[in-house]
Amino acid sequence: MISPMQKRKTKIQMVAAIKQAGFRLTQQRLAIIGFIAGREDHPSARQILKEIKADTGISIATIYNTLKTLVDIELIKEIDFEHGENRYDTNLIPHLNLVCIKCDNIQDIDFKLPISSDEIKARKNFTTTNYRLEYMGVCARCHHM
Amino acid sequence: MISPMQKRKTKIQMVAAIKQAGFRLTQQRLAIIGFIAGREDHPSARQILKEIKADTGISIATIYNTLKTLVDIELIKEIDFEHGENRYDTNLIPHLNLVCIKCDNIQDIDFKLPISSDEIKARKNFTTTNYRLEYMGVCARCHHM
DNA sequence: GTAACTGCAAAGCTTTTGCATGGTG
DNA sequence: CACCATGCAAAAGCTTTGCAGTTAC
Repeated sequence: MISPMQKRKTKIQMVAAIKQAGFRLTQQRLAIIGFIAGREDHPSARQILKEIKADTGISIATIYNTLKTLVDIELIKEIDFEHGENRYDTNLIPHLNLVCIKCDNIQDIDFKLPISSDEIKARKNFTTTNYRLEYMGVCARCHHM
Repeated sequence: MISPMQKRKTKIQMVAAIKQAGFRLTQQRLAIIGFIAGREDHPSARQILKEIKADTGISIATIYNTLKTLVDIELIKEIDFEHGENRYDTNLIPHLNLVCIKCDNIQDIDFKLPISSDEIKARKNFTTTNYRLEYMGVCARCHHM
């Protein structure tokens, strides 16, 4: 779970995973998958709502429900955003999120995990199931403003 | 800011820093400092309220205000807790938080930063001002339950 | 004395929930 | 056609805010 092999799931893979997990393939779930699959930005539930509401008349509750389902079956990751809405990340490989405190943009940097979960297990008897690694600061674009 | 030299500020140092920053030394602020200085756990605003309310009659708004002030003058760090109350950390040296998903306990592990802020500046022109590094999982105590 | 701080309660914001309705397999 | 999922609105939970009263300097 902490080291999936593939960086991002495709829309087709997400559809298959939902069916395989025993969930129904509703129009709303399809719309959300269609919007989010392959994205490199990190949209919030409300952003997704705004973008796909015209097509589907979808509600915010359904967006949250579906995103939670996608997180549960490990197709996306949730980023608990400080003082704001959560964001959703399609990059499943452990990476560092660079969070701009001015424009709220999030970009990724690939890197080696600082400590392996095995080492933490050995040192603290702590079983790692998830991670969250962020540097906050000012992004390149916002330096000029 | 990302590499302070001293791990934890003492109560005396906190008092001095508050005065030096031009803030008043109210009884409420003293009580919060007295409670939090030197702690190695990671209390929430409500926990602090519960512990010191009897002595001071302090309100939750003042706790939040004061904690924000202490974060601003870099005497403590705020941990934006997923699906719950924020937690406050007196350890100012960059470290990894191990967050137990069963008992909500947070412990620290010291380690080397995965990427230096200089390297991020060079690679992405991103100016780092803060960081947040967490592994989530099950702690030693909760394995037996 | 006066500007900063506190306490209270209400508001704000994101996310969750309950329940009647609707659609998928 | 049974059951899961949706939509709506209200609730829940944490944090902030406005304002009148208080206190540190």
